Amino acid sequence: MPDLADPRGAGQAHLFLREEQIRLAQDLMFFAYRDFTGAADKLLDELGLGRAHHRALHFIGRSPGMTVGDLLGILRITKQSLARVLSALIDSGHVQQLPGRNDRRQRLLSLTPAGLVLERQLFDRQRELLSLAYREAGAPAIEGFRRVMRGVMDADARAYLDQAETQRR
Amino acid sequence: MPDLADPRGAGQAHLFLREEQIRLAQDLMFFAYRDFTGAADKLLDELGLGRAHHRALHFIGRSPGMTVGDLLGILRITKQSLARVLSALIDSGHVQQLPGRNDRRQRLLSLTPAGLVLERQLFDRQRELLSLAYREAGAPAIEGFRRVMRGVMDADARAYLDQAETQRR
DNA sequence: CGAACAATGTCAATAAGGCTGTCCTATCCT
DNA sequence: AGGATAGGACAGCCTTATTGACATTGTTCG
Repeated sequence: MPDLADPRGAGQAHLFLREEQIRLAQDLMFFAYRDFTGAADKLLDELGLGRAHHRALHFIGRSPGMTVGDLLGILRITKQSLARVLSALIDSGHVQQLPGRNDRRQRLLSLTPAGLVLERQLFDRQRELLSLAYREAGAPAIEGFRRVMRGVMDADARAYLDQAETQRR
Repeated sequence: MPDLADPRGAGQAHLFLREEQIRLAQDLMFFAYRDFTGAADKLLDELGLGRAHHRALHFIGRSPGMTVGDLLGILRITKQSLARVLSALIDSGHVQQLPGRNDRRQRLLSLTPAGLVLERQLFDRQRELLSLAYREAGAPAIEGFRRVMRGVMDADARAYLDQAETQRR
């Protein structure tokens, strides 16, 4: 039923709903990302690290033995930006690099024991937040969340997720 | 049924599933946010603006007449950081400020006609991406997405969304 | 073998967008 | 009158990103 107080014509109602739904998604993306990343910030601050370090730790921990090039492709930052973050993590003893077995130009990245511990602490902060959200939302909602988020990312990212999942088996 | 090839004990299987699910969510957050915000970046670059400007445009357009303090509370950045972005948008003629009616200390923010046009162009880039994702995922998935994202954000953000929705009626 | 290409590292300079802290004005409220 | 509030302005700093040029080492292929 058209709302008479609505200044938009009835013919626009469907269009408006779609638009409002998408603007809501913009809001959701901003707030959820802000608070999700924020969950780990306090701990990072205490260690003098930033979000960039957390992202590197996360993806290295997720795919141990990945190359610098792999990580560049995931983070989509420049070599120089990554180099700064990576050398900080190597200096602090959280990440180690080993020469590649087949191709010795490569530096295969992995977390040290200290890196594993730190990554887990960071993970726990975000897990606490997300577990709560998952519990409130329920299993079907989680699957919907996953489907929409996958749809938003580009094909390369989806391919990475699929490949990483397969690899972990 | 426990997977015999799984090096983790059977007692860890459930815990591992939850953990893997949450690590997947970290991936999803990173890739979806990266590509969602990235959709507007090209246009922003051409205008010499950044993501911070887009965020301000978005929220001002969403709640015209909001105060500087309101916007600070949403973006959670400092007054000084916002001032830089805001004065750029005022100089470029995308945002205007009018003295508050009740409290003349306030500067009520709104988009100029040029600001409305720009915001819509930026919106359209993201809409294209999200519409596709929504269409692929389907209506129940969208509702699930919304529920999980709301659950991740803090109570203030949820309250803002509720209040903003009510206000728009 | 030698040339071309690839993976990575490094240097220098620059920009965006955050931060802190301090001080100021105008306005509101008691 | 005096304190609190909304906002603006200045100075300086940090992190994280950017570009471009160049070096090193290792691989591949004619």
